[in-house]
Amino acid sequence: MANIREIAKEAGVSVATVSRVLNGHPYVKEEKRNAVWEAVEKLNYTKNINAVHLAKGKTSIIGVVLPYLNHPYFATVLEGISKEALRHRYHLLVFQTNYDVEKELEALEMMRMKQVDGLIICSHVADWGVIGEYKQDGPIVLCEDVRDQDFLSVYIDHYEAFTKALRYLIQKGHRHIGYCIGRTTGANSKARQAAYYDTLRQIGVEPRKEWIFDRCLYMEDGKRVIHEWMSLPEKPSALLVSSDQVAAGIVLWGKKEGVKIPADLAIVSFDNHPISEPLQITTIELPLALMGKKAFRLIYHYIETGNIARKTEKLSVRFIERSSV
Amino acid sequence: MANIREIAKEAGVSVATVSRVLNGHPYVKEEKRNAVWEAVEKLNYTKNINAVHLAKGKTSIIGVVLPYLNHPYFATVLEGISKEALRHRYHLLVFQTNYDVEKELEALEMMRMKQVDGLIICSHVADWGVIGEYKQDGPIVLCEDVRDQDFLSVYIDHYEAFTKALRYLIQKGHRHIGYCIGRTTGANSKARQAAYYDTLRQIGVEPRKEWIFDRCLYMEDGKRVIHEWMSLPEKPSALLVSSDQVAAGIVLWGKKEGVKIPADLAIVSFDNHPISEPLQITTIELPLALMGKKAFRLIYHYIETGNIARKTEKLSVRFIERSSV
DNA sequence: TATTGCGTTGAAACGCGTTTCATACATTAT
DNA sequence: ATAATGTATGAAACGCGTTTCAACGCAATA
Repeated sequence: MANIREIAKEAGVSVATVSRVLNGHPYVKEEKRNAVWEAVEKLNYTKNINAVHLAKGKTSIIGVVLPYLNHPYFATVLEGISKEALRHRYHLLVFQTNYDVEKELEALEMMRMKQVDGLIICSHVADWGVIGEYKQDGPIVLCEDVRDQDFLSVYIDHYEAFTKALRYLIQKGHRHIGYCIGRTTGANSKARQAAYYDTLRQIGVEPRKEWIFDRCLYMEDGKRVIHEWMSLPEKPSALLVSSDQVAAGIVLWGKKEGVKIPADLAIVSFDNHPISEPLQITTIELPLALMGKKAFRLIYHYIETGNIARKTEKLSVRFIERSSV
Repeated sequence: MANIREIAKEAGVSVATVSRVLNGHPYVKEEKRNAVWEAVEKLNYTKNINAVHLAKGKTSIIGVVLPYLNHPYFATVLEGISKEALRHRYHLLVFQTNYDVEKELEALEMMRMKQVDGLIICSHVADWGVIGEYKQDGPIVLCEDVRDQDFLSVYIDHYEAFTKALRYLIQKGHRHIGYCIGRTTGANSKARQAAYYDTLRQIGVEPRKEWIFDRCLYMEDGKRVIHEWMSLPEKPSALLVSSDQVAAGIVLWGKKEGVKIPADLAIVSFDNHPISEPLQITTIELPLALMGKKAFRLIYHYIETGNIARKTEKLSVRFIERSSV
């Protein structure tokens, strides 16, 4: 495969001139410009982008760290990042971690090795301290509420959203409220947990551990939840559900078991995924694609200008009242 | 940032020795090995992976070309690819195309520029001829039935699957059968179309254009379809639906409109996505994650060994009978 | 003793595009 | 006419890890 020096020889110019032509720089005579393009054509030349990356010290690739790819939450965030990256001619390297710290560290190492110019972390398990050590190697944007930490972030205030949903349920007369969560660790989950404990305590209700359903990610988990719920000696009358997928599972499988929504069990969930509409699930819309888009913009702005326009951005949610409460 | 020459100086050895140590090659005295690691530690050295890519002429990155990231079909294929890539310490660069030829070409160009070692194309719009020109630049694996073309591929025989589903409907007494499709172009879609026309002709039924619903990808499209279906003067009694998402939309929105499944409208769809189970949708399970996994293996085997073990692989589907027919 | 061979090492070439710096000529301003 | 700008172009350095090749030492075989 031809390289830039062969092109220079063929076109009778220097490699510097070839580089100028290839990159559209000014100060090249029309004839030389043509000669270069002809040589490129004739020798069927293409740049070796790895040489470009090495020479420039950057790759125009952003790494995206997320646990799962086939989960609507992360797929939507990723889509948001991707669309914006496309607009700016950036590429995306995906690091699917399955919440394995090793994989997260690998992504961070990749930034250190200059494989990627920056990292968007959608969700993680590694300690802040560990992640923080890599800030010197490139920009890191978190899609989580990290206000107390020194990181760039775009986030949804899950404490607020969860509190809002809880108050709504309380106002509707519910006192026995449980919730479903994807995992117990993680900033978002902890914020939700805190909102749950704080709000229930405020109304003088003691939170119950058996009303908290962990590892709720997919629709199938909703099936598990409703069955567990049915077997409870004392049942909560309302459930706050981590995602519409899980809520749909609860509603659909509940229906098969004769559970009446909202009479037997009221549901408020999150996302406003298309499935929530026909099922009439009251949900809190999360701007996931927007979060991805903004995360990219944050990192892009930093890379291109070298300074930080805004450090964190809080996105607002939208309450969509339907008839599952 | 320190480079390998500085490490060599610090450790009092040559760069070749440093490289040997870093890559775990044999024939280095224990003491030199230690000296190198100490220097690495002391200078906080990390490889510049772009230099590695340039020197080696490969990146251990596979490009994945797909139209959408937040669609269960592609997200699942991608997850399958990703899991297998992870096992082999390969990385994935995603090219979301939105079915834009330009973006597909960009992915192909990226392989030519050695950004990626190979390409897995999950779905595409570019001509075979155009894609074929890039075969010299690296392995390309298609996740479509391309038996008549000279490409590596892992595919689901949609003609067979569609025919199977049609025969099932016919055997159940249906004569007026329509279908939903993601798009009209593309190998998979054409195979389905051919199966539709062939099978209906075999039983002497004239296919009707107004019973073919195009652009069916997401759940919302199911809403559109059921409304269009209701407004038809002559309605098909059965619908073959491109995906469980769309089928779920049809079933759920149909229910709101009082459409009885299967009395008014029978449904057979594809994927066996978790949602099809509680909705009791008869579906044909597509091994999407497996397809991704096998696609990666094909490309991986070619890259590592330089020869082709098998050119194409057909994956079998599983018919799951429920009560939507 | 001579020869073969394996372990160990380093110099140098290689992969390849970008960018800086110096140089040379053509203009425009003074 | 002279200084000051601007246009045009190439040599060489730079980014940095990998790999080949020659060479040296020492042990084992002939």
